Amino acid sequence: MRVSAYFMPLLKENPSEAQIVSHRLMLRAGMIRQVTAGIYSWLPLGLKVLKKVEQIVREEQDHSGALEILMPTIQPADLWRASGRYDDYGKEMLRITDRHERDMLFGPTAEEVVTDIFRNAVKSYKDLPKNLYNIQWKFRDEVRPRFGVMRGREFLMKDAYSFDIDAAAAKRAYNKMFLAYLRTFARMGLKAIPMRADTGPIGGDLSHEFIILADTGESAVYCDKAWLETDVLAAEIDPAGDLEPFFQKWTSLYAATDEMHDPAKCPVPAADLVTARGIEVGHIFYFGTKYSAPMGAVVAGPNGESVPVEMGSYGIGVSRLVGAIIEASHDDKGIVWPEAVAPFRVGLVNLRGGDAKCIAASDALYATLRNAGVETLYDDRDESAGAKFAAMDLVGLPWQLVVGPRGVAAGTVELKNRKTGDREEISAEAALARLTAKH
RNA sequence: CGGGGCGUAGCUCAGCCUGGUAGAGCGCUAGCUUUGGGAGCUAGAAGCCGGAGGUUCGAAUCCUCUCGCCCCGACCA
Repeated sequence: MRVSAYFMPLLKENPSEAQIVSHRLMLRAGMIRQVTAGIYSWLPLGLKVLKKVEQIVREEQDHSGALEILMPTIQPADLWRASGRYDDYGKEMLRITDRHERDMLFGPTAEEVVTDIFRNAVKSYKDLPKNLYNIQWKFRDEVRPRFGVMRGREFLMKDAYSFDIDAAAAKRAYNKMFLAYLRTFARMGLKAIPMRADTGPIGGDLSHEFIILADTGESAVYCDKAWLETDVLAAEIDPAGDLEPFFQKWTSLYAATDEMHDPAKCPVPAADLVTARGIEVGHIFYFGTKYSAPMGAVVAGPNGESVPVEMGSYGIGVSRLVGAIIEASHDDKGIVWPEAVAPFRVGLVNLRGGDAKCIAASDALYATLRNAGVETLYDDRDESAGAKFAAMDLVGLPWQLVVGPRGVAAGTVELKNRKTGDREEISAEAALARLTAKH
């Protein structure tokens, strides 16, 4: 993509309303614009990242055996009356009345809708287990939205719902999601640590929060420092196999949120305990028959008896992750995108937008990169060199390929790694070989 | 939901206390000169001073009401 043809309104100064770094950088890099409190439009650059995050989430859900569906944003109040949550949910639920005076709502979550789908379609234990997920916009009318997309009122969430015949099967479903979550966040370059959590208003008896470490995180967390050296992607895991040993392994290391942590009872010696800030990016629950019983989601068991299904729900804040990734990966110049979610892999910079030789060399590199399928943002504007460097650092693409008069004369380009800052003056061929290599 | 702050040009802000023709920097447009880390000069365009009432000869400025946004706390993917 040529910058001259793109829509990427950069801001030189920090907008006054943005206080935390991810919010500032998302606004400055032209990823989002606020429409009203807690509600954002996603501009091309931001949308590209959002879709990459979404796709990784989708791939890992599919890999675990979950099935994608799409449920509506607007739901009828009657379903929530049936589960008993319509009155309980309070003002966080945005309530709407349609033209027929029917009570509707903008869904903050979808347990009721998915349970309704399930109960109407599944009648036998032979059709279990099932796990249905969707990636859809949710709305929670937070009293105080803040931190940009990290805590918006409208947000994109992946929510999955498992249905099983008994508690043992439900635990297997829980384990699948548990491991899928570890893989999902690791693929995005994040260190996400599962922490035993309160089940809160959703209820039930087993729950984990997935928290990534970032200096600007909203809550204090404590964990065994061994967590920082673990590589969850290294383990080859068959999601259809027995996952309990993996679950045991990954939950044996100490990790706790502020409210669950008791220094007096902490089993980890102080020297091995990491105290950090964290951002919650996922939350999984096993809650048994909390919804299936009141909503009549029952199946025939092996002996013909009616059994309410055992359920769990599993959420990932997809739009929040975009902000969280920036919180975890930035420097004083701007964003430092992990390769897997970077909006473009390479930023091609022509330092002399008005110079024929530089234009020819840059155009040729751009064409080669495009033909090789390398996502490239090509800054072809006639701006000063400093302005282009600053813009490219702000946007934070993993690689910068710089074409200037010096290099054109010498037959070289400069390849810069955004994360390390390392620069090399190498031939265009060598640079292309590097950028088109498998990664 | 308690406490606080702020609404003036696209962005960051001054002006308000003490009422008297609406300002700066950046950005934008045009031209010239520049060109390896947010260039310089010249000329321009750009505002219902968040909105509504009021006080006054006169309101960005004083008063009342209202809307919006942000921050701290309690709550949350």
